[in-house]
Amino acid sequence: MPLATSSPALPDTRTRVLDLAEALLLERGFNAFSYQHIAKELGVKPAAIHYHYPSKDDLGRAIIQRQVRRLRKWRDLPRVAELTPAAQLEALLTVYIGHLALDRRVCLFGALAADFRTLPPAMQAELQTFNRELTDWLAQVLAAGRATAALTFVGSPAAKALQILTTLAGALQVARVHDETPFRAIIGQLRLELFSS
Amino acid sequence: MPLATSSPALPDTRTRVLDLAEALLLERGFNAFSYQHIAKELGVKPAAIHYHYPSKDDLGRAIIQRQVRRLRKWRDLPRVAELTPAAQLEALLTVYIGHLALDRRVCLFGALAADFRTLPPAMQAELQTFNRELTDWLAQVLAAGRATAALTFVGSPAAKALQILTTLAGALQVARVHDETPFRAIIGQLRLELFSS
DNA sequence: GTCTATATGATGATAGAC
DNA sequence: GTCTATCATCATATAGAC
Repeated sequence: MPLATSSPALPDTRTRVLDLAEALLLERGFNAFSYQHIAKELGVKPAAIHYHYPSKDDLGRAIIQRQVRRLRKWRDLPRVAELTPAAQLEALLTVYIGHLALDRRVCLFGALAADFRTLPPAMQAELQTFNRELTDWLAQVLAAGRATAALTFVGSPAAKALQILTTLAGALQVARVHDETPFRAIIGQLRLELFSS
Repeated sequence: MPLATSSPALPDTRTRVLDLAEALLLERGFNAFSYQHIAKELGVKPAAIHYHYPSKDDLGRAIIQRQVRRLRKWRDLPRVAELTPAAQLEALLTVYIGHLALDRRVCLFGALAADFRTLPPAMQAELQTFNRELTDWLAQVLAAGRATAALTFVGSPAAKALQILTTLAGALQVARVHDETPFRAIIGQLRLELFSS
């Protein structure tokens, strides 16, 4: 029984389609990737993709829904949920730094926000949910961090959470337009302000 | 001589095309607006637009180039250049608040950054120029403002300028996805931090 | 259950009419 | 100098083959 053919098994086609679509979405935006891009990569005809995801609306929604599930899972992971607030914030920064390392991928929110009005309504609603949950989580982290004097900021935790997430999404966009330098400067600035002891 | 037909004259067709294209770009993104959208609005056939701007590349470049000219003109206007640094920063915020008021338009950078890799190379270069000039200007304003203790921040003026502009671009995107509330919270947060006396 | 042949429409662009 | 008729290409999507 050859080991190479056993687990971890290749993801099934449905998952491979979703993975490719997500990568293309973050690379080109929702309106600039097509079923043809996915099909070519998989060695099938574009119409084959419609079997797995009947419309582009379905495909886009699936991408965002999976990201919402990932967020909830990540947030509730013992190795994240049991960290101190300061370490949780650092873990969040690490996620964005990971995007940078992955060919300077923008985050899902940053990829969809500008084209928001061209998105199918169902996708719009999913994206709002995703961003709201992420912001609420960070606001709670910030409140807890300030209570123990581990994090420093003025204003409300909710406003600060919005500002930080907006900055992070924007920082990945700037990295795309220029290079990693401005991204690293912005991350450094955030650390300097929030972790100032 | 009827007053209504005299000045201010309607912009010529070339300018009207550019204005419409810019509005569509900020509304839908570069890949989701077409010559047909512009043509329908002007009551001509799509191909007519190609007379004024042979390719979409030309049209996109013209939009960014005009914005670069606007930035330089605005920056050097006596009523802006002669302000105190704190007032110059407030003037910048006013520009972004103006975008919000105009049907929550994102800024040019925010509209193009995510789709950057799908843009014609000439447009990419123009966008880099625009963002660099804006960032350099703000960095200099911040440095001057801190020198007179009118503005407060830690870190380098260059990093702070990047962070602020990134936040502003992102704030308009968040406003698009949700509503004006998060945008106003972020602007309030920026004011609270920078103008803290 | 999975994929292909095909339809229909939108896109950016050219060549040429007025 | 300005715009229209037309084109080749690519888009998403349906119907049906295996």
